[in-house]
Amino acid sequence: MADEAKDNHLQQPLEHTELSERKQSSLHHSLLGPSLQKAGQDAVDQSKVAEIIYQASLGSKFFKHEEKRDEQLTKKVEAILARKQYLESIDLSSELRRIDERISHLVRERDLSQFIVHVDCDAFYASVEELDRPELKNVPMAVGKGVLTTCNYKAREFGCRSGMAGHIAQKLCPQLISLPLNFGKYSKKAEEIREIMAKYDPRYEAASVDEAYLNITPYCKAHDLDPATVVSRLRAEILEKTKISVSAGIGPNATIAKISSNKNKPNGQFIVPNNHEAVMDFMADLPVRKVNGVGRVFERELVSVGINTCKDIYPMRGMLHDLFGEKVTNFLIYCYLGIGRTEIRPVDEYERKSVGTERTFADLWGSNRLRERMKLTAEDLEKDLEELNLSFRTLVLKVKLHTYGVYSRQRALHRPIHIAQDIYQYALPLLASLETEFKDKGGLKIRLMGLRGTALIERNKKVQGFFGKWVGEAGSREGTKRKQLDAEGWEVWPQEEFEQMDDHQNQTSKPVARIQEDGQEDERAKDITFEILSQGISSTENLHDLSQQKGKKEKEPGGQLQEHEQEQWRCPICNHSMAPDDRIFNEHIDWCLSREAIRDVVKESSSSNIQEAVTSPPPKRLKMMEKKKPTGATSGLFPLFKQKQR
DNA sequence: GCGGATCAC
DNA sequence: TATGGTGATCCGC
Repeated sequence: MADEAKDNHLQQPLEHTELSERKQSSLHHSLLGPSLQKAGQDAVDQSKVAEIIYQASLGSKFFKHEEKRDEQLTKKVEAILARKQYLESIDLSSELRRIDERISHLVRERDLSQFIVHVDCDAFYASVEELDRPELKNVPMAVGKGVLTTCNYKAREFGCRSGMAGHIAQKLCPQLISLPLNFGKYSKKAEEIREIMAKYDPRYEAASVDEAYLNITPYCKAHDLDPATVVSRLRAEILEKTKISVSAGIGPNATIAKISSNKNKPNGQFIVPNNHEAVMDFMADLPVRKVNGVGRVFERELVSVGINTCKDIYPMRGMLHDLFGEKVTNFLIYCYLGIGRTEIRPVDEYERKSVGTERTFADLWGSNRLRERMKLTAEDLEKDLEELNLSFRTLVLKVKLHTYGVYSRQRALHRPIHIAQDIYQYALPLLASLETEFKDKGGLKIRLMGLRGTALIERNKKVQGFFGKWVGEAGSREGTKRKQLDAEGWEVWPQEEFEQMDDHQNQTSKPVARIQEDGQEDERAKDITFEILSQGISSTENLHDLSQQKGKKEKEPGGQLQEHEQEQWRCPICNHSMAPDDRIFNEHIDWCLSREAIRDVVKESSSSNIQEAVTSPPPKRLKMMEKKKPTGATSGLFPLFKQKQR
């Protein structure tokens, strides 16, 4: 949650001591997690908390992974420092002129005419729970099992924070009461709050369940009130009507409003006046970590080159471009000047870019179980796509190994999909490729699997035919029912290839899709298809085993495959057998997927609009707002905390 | 376009 | 016993 978002620096400054001590110190810092130092933490001895977390984490796989990441980051930081040392020895005056010109331009052009407000509910989930059970107000309480989603201020006194592992929190605070999440309850409460905010700015921007941006400039003018008074009334009205206390920040742009809303939390507000000097003063002593977009990693890089607060950016301006690149330099200059976006707009004017689902579970391995899990994941994704009425054209499979390393494999499809069976089917080769890669690294043993669709397409979108006639619904559920098979469409495939494929299907008695005589494939047939694909597990199992043998073979000179000609790989899509060769196999998969793709397009279209169906332009999109923040400025882009209760 | 990494919440 | 889920963006290739 936003009100507890950022790290604290350890209270002890980093001494220049042994390397190992430095390393340990940065790891302590890293293990503190992504949220600290917000309200409620003042009385906490952070170094003591860090030590407890460190001790409790020691030896765990999670810890080992953090250690590895920390070492990587240390190397990166060393490279940056070396580069900095070099840059200090050369003439930067030309870059300085360039950037100073840019700075004065930005100052000239800056917009200080708007009053932007960031409203942030205090410990929102915990507060909502306390409304139902007031007795919890006086005891340390957290929401969320496994990992704390948020906790009340009593719990924060013990060092508990959002994002913290549940068992660590229990160690810090044995009497901690933790409640399960109840998203329905929080959304309902959030809606009450939004109704009130809408009165102050009907175009408010919900940044998450518990956060929103408002532009109260028109309201102030209309009622002849100053912004601080307006926000006081807004907060009072929210508290009175919803019994939820909120904090707010007011400033000339979203970035400053956001940072300000944390200044007097909980139940307070802070205003930065709309003039250049006030903004510069406000930013000057602000730790860079407080700025949206600067996370743990970037903070460490910045601190390593001597940038702790935003004013430290200025003396470094001449080498920022060389050290961090164009985007980051622009971002840092914005930080230094306190520039941010002033345009606030409703969330539904933003375009969704992806939809996905993922789940953590007990360590899982074995082709069979992995595929079972993937089928469930595909079904989850189908449900989400159904609610959103979307299809997608790029599929991403993500896994987290039991050792916490994350890997993903994606593929652009030749047609939009949204049905679980299709998702599963197209995900199979992605999974197979990961299994192959990890075969000689101890196998694919994972603790998380996820599927995500990108390149989204709205379903139920009419596709226009040659003569402006509406001819059907592209990608809709109805459309995928494959009502009609157009004979013309099949011509794109050389006849012999189909005969060949049919041969294999006959051999194995496992046709991937049973097309009936009249060209129809009903729902029952699709279910059969899905079952067959699940059975495909066994065929991919073969692939699994064979790839291991192939791995050995590749080391042999002249790696011909004749000795093991009896061993074949099977396509997880059509069950076609082929020589155990990477290139052949991959080419076949490509072919197989595109064959599916075009066949489906053909079937979904009437004969008159095959061309359009294949080359149909993407549906109209809402224009994306020009982003003022160059890095990671996703705040507000995708607000409605769409976590699902399962 | 793909894969890894970072970030917000 | 044992550290989340959803979504976005950027970089390097």
